Amino acid sequence: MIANQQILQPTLQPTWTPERIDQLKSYFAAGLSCRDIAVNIGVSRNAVIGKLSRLNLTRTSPEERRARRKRSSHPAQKSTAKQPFQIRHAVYDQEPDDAPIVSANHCSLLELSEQHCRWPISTPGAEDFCFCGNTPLGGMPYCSGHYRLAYQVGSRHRAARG
DNA sequence: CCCTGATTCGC
DNA sequence: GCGAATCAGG
Repeated sequence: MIANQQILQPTLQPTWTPERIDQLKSYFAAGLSCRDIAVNIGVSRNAVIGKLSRLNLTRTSPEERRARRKRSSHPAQKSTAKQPFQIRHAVYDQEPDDAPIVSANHCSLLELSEQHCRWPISTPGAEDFCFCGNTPLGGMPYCSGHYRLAYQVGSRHRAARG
């Protein structure tokens, strides 16, 4: 009689709690990428995208995507020949990644402007979460530190928040 | 080459 | 409903 289906944690919330959805919308409104939102909230990228799709918060219309898409019926799913997908090569020279980005001037979403870095600061409360607020680069919504994080140029690491 | 977005399917 | 897997494009 092993019928344990979801008897994992006693206090396991259904993932997308109102708090999380609030963050999701906030980050999405801030113009962050799905990967950024996912890493900030603490979920997978697909989870964010899936939730956005369910909430119909996708930037592109489903019809447009579908028009571009030509998925007929069965696109050779995970049945027989399964592709090795993208294998990430191991990094032998792991950088210390010492890039302490100091955000001394935090600002809220409403306070965001051209003079404030739009990097979200994830907080455990999520109610008073704010943004970096540093001086961004010329024409860039982020400061020099978060510029690298916002764009994947130079560094492949995207885990440092703050 | 890698990454991002969106859809589809299984649980 | 949620998330992994998958596909397609940049």
